Amino acid sequence: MKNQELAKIFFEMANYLEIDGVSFKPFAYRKVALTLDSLKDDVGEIYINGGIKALYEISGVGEGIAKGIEEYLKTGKIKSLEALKKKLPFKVEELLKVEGLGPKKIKVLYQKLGIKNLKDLSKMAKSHKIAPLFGFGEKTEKNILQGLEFLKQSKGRFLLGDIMSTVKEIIKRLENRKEIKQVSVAGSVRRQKETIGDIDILVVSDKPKKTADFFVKMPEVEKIWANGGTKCSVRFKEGFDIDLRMVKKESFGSALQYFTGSKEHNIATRKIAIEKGLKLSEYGVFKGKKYIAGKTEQEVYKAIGLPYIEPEMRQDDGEIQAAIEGKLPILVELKDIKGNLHTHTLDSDGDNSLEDMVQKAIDMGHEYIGISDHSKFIGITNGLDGKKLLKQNEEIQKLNLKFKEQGIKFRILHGCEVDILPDGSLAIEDEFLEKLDYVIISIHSGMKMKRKEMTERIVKALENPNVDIFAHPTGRLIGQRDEYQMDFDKILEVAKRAGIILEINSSPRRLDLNGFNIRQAKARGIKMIINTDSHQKEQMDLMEYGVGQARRGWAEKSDIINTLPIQELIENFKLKIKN
DNA sequence: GCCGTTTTCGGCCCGACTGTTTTCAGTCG
Repeated sequence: MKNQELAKIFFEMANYLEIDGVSFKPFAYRKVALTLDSLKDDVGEIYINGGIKALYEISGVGEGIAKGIEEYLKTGKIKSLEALKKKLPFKVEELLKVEGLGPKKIKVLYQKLGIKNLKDLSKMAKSHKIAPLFGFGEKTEKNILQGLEFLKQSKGRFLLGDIMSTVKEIIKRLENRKEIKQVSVAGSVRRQKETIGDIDILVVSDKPKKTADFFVKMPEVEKIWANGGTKCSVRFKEGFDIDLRMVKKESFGSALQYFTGSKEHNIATRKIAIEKGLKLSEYGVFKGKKYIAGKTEQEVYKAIGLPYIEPEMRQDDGEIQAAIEGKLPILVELKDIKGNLHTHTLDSDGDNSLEDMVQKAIDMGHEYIGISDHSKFIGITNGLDGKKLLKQNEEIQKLNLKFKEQGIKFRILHGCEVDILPDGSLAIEDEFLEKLDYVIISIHSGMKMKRKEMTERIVKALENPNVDIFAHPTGRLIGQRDEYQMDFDKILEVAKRAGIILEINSSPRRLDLNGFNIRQAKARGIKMIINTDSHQKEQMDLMEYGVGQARRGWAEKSDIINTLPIQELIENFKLKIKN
């Protein structure tokens, strides 16, 4: 798949052109890079099958870019980009990541001080060579040093799951203040993006000055970036930035729409407004100078002729078109979830007992839980073998019987997370698997296999008739490990044919399948399940992140099998309850 | 460089804050 490679190249191209002072072309290159990044079909194959003409069919591709794609596919590089790199021989991607540095400053730093990379930048800032430059100054130099330190410590982005408790806490504090009338989180947190650059919060306040004072003086604040009449920005000791925007009541909806983004979605909605002779900004929808809407997001979308679009879908990758055609999906919600089929107990590597896990599920209001401890296999200490599985089954049935006698409507299902061995066979014999309510398979070893072998390995496992669910199917760990090399289309095809349910793993560092994969699976009519893969009872609360990811993948209630009550779960799917 | 039920040429989203200036460019979202 050359799509991502090409996307990266066009992003790079856009950045170099911008620094070179070229206007508008960067916009075109960025647009096509975004399109390619989420394009389902392989550009390489499109070109092989239809030649250069077929490339024109891709949105944002015209003569110049089509030739660029062709050149890259044939030679592995693009001459015009190489020329730009020669002319501007510095690492634009890494320098742009420094807070406060943009194209113009980077160019000056190169021309005056020969700065080519982060190392040069750090050296020059530390020896105070930057402050005397025209247009720079003491504060700019200090900010560059802090920006460098931030990059070093955090690599710039945080997992959604790592910052969410802070977000909830701050929102609660703001809600409790008398002068504050409305509060909402915005930005990538609201869109449930898996990694977060910074946190955006929006408020309507009767006393903005008082609110700003409170905000910048919170005990966790390490540095104040900005403190203006409508915007405050601070760095928290935990390492991330939080922006607070204070807006007027009549602009809350338009501001929320605007600050929720994504940037691409905003550009698209503003264009739609222009087409209708309107202007959309964070202050509202305007006809000439006359304010038409802005109090709520619903009102804003309505004013520009669109139905409400859920934040998780706002990526400008088809949601606008779907909205225009009245084909927006009704996204699955956390409250639709009735159970969780991927959990671990003390019987393998979990931290809590079977009873504790069950109690937590009951407390959450779930109707059922599936216990799925690891199979015995190298790399996983304390896994179950066939015999131990049978023993665990007895305990589960005892508990189920107890619930029945006490009239408690709750059901424990018995499964197992069985390892897919390198040859595609499973770590537990079929005679034991047959006795389980359901079987989850997953990979925990041999993750660096070649694409062809890995695909064959997974296909073989999926074709085992005892298998129901394929867990964390791509194997990625966000910011740590890439997906397995495999033919994902082929996996989807086999999963569809074999009636396999694909997992959306809620663990914030996995979120696997991701939104893009989920859309692919949904398009093929494959059913999915949102599981937490809990190793502690508290981790069952991670379900909200899995649901968030499912929503990013346009999943509806009907796509997700653990929205079904227990009887329908049994009746409608391959999952057959054997006990 | 791309694109068009206002255009094959002339547009390409819009506004706030900071730090540098001395009226504004650069950056950010």
